[in-house]
Amino acid sequence: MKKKFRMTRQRRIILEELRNLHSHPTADEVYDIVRKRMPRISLGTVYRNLEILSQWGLAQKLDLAGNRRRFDGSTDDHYHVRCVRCGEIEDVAGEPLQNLEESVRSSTEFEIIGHRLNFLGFCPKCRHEAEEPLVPPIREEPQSIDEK
Amino acid sequence: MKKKFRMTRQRRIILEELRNLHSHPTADEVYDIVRKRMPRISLGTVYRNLEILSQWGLAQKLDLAGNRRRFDGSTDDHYHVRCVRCGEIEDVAGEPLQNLEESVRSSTEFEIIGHRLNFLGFCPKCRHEAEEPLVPPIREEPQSIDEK
DNA sequence: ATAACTGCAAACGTTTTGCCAGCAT
DNA sequence: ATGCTGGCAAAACGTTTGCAGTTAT
Repeated sequence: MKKKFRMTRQRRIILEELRNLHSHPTADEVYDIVRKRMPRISLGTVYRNLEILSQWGLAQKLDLAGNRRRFDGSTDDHYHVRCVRCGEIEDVAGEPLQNLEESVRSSTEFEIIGHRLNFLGFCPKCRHEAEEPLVPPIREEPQSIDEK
Repeated sequence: MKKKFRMTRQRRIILEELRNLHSHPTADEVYDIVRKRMPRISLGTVYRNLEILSQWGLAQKLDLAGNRRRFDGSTDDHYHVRCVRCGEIEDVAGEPLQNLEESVRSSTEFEIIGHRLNFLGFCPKCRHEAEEPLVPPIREEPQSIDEK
């Protein structure tokens, strides 16, 4: 039995604001923005709707290592860079890779439907203050490594 | 002023177990396993050390949309598939893409140091029971969409 | 009438933290 | 003696959920 979803006022406004924003907001950043237009909306509603909009394909839940979920209102294929030091996200220009899926289909049981590509790096703010690369201490018992 | 990190017993055992495991465990899966060898280790220690090992480049914090952090003990370049329905992760075979970074360097202020590629799809268990693709309802006010 | 939805607050599970004792330097 | 670390427990945080009232079909 199917659920009939509706495009409610809250849902539409969340989507509009998400699209106007050219960033990659967390649920509560969206909440803060939407609240300017709908002061009584609740954070729970924002979570529920971001989830549903993502299922509809109208928004994307991003694949990121941090522990706050981030969303993206643009649905066309594009990739991201993430700063490994401060976590900042930005879009990267460039054509999506074609036929990547093909090359994996033969080697997995999964039914492949797409891909996500993130570049890693240092953002302009962090590139200067970045700690020097750390050399792995392999195996031996007590040993030490520098860090800031 | 720099911090001197040491390779402690806990840290080494966490790393060993992470490497033996050919999966993508959460912190508390690692905790359960390590506890068999060190019953008094604490979950906090596991979190702290997985974080540090990732900074060292001895482990990876994965880029995933779910809300539990997952780690990977293998440091050689490889990609993952994630089931969009149940969240299961698996490695995919195949050569890492070369020169991807080059193509982005010209168009971003970030200093690019690498990339992460995840394929999306349905795992064998989910591929049959997957709901049909949802058609986006664009813009118009009240409208409805089917879902399970 | 029924089913989907919202606001609210409480509940939940994950991750982080403060503290103190122990150990390596 | 100093400073990194681990265990423990509490706290913090992000996200989800139950409920009662509302709205669309």
